[in-house]
Amino acid sequence: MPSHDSEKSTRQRLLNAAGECFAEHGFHGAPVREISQRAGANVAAVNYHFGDKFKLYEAVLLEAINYVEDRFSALRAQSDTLDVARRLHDFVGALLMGGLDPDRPEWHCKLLCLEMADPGPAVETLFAQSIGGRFAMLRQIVSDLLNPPGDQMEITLHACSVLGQSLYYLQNHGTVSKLLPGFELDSDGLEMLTTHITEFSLAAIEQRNRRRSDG
Amino acid sequence: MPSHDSEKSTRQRLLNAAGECFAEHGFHGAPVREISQRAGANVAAVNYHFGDKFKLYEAVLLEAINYVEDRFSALRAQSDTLDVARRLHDFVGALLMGGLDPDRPEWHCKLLCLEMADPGPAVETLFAQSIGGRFAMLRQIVSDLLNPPGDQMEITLHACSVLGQSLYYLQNHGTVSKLLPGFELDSDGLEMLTTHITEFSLAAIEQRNRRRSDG
DNA sequence: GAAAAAGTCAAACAAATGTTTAAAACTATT
DNA sequence: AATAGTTTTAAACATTTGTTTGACTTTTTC
Repeated sequence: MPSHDSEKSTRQRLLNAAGECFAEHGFHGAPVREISQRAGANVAAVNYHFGDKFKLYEAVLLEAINYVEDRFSALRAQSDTLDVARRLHDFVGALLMGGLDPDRPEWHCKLLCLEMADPGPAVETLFAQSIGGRFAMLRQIVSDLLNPPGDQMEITLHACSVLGQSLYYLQNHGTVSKLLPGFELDSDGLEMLTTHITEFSLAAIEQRNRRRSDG
Repeated sequence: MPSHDSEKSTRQRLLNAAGECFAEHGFHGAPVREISQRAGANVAAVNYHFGDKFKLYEAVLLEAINYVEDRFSALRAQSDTLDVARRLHDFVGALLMGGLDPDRPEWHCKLLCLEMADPGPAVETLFAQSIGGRFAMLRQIVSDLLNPPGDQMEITLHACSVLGQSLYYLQNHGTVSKLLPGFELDSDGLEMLTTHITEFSLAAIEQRNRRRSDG
């Protein structure tokens, strides 16, 4: 059943439908005909509104990226008023929530994960900037947590450890749900995940700090 | 330039070429014609040797999976003689090495990662079994490490934390190398990664054990 | 309300796709 | 050397692909 959303503009309906299709079957596996049909539009609509299929893909990707960026810029604003541990917690929470926000179209996360696993030509300008900014933010938090200060490499490794734990649930969402039946990702389970990752990482860093200071 | 490998059988050359193509452009993005051409074979060769394109894809996936499985079964054998910390180290090492072994065709890892991010119909029987076995192995290690024993959920969460840190470098290999220029993954850098992830995780668990015992 | 611009539509286009066919070339067995 | 089985090949097959066209309708602008 096509999800007409008859109220929104054709352009917007195309973006939504394309997002779903691309997320499900990838760029090559999603025919323009199926996209336009699911959007309740004519086949020619894609070329009329976006030029060609690839430009549509770029537009879809851009929409998903911008959606995430808002959440993190809000986080960046209040970063000065909170203690470091809390900032880490919020960062991980934003990361997980950003992929599993129920208000958010499901295809956003899956599409970004696909593009992450196989960075296509669309990534270079858009993606790198967005990811790079967030990674710098995480590095700052980790750097503040390392009490006998760590060098660049140590900061990077610890940041990757936090990032890896968080991204795991997003990137392997499909595999995880098959591996751990009954592992629901509602807002409660999501909070539990966030606190686990935060506590796990804080514990690792505290232990490291102790060893570095009192041998 | 096609990589003829004129010595090997046509069937084997097709498997290799298909692996490369599927890893680069995905299942839908890799035309049968390009595969057979890169293998130095006729277009009909695919259908003759494998039935159809999808069966070829399954065969390619199976080859990549079996390659990994050998490494872990060797690991399973010596698991009783070593202390727990060492078992964790070896497990993480096998996981990372499994994706970055220079002797291994490059497409193995990328293809498995793609299938991980977007589990297609080919996964059900093959993939689940392989992944499931390894995850159980990791759960056993974690369970042995948690001193005041943890419940099922706690074991799972800790196992996911170890797995997430490791998988991160495999699944985001493309993004990481763009994000961290000069972050080489030769056998030295690989050993460094392994020890970092192991120490990070052990530290987190030790800290947790301490808090649980002398709260 | 007429002219112009923007949007939509069914139909058709050329190119690419996976697959099949039937003849040719090769390999092994007798 | 003749036969039977296997493999390779070029050509053709029917669909599906992304894109374009030109007529039609709707919306905007003056």
